[in-house]
Amino acid sequence: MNPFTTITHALSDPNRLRLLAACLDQERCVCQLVELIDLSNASISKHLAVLRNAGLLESRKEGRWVHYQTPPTPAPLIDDALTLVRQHAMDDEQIQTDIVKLKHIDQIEPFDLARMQREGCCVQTETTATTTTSSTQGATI
Amino acid sequence: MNPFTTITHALSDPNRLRLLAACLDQERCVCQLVELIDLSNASISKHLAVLRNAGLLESRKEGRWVHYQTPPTPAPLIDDALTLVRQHAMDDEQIQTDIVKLKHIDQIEPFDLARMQREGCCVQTETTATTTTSSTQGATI
DNA sequence: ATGCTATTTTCTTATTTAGGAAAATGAGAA
DNA sequence: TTCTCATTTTCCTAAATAAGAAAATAGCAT
Repeated sequence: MNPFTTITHALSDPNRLRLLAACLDQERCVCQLVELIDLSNASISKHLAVLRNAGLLESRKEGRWVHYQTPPTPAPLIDDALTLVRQHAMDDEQIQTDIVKLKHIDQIEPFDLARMQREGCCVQTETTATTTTSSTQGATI
Repeated sequence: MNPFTTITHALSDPNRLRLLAACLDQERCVCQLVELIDLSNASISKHLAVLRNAGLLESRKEGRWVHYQTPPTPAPLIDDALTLVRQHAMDDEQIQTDIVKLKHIDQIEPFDLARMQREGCCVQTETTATTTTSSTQGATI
């Protein structure tokens, strides 16, 4: 496949588009994306790999965590594809819901988020989540 | 699927991209596209249907022939997707080869082209193809 | 080193998709 | 009407893909 169809193919899956939208100009840890989308971490990881191989995302390792983000200085084709996403994919209902949910997820440190996922505990949306780096209360999104 | 992923999915197949590129701002009869791409007419037809359902192509029936073309006044999303194609898909090697081949196919009337395809005859590229509406000489592309 | 854990890879299954052959459709020609 | 034929649809098969479970990897902590 040529670069163009590699990119359009990467953009052609709704869940991949949600992942890309979540990482537009903003670093996201895998555990945040697992929290956002109801798929196994294996599936999330594979979707992220497709986006990375297409050049739409870059990854950065920080300790045990891996962060994904759109490239800061993308090649022309990538840049224009991302512009298309910004201008025409963001008004999707599911993605708008994701944006709201991400604001809540942002309140939680990756450390706490990972522990919650491990312990099968949900995340509280509300004021109680005061983002102390190791807050022990559960939370719900 | 939402409009965005419907469009990117339509663009994610190399053969579909070739068909779309061939119909960019120019009407093409199905028999011309069958001549261009080495697929069965059934497959060509199905790919064209995907592109049409995505809004990337419109079709017009003229007698027994059906002509496909990009919409003259596309919606914003379609317009921007087509711009992406024009700017980043046309330099593909296969599509460049197609453009050259299309210049030869353009020399032949759909009537003659269909007869050649029916009779399993090839099309001559050269000066002999003087485009008399019912020239009887074969031609090779 | 040993254990723990976030992420990726492998393996397998279910679904989707591309493709051709052949039947069906629709429109001009006789 | 009846025939012809360009295109589409249906039916079927083979390949590609998405998904989860479980094993493998990689990196911090002890």
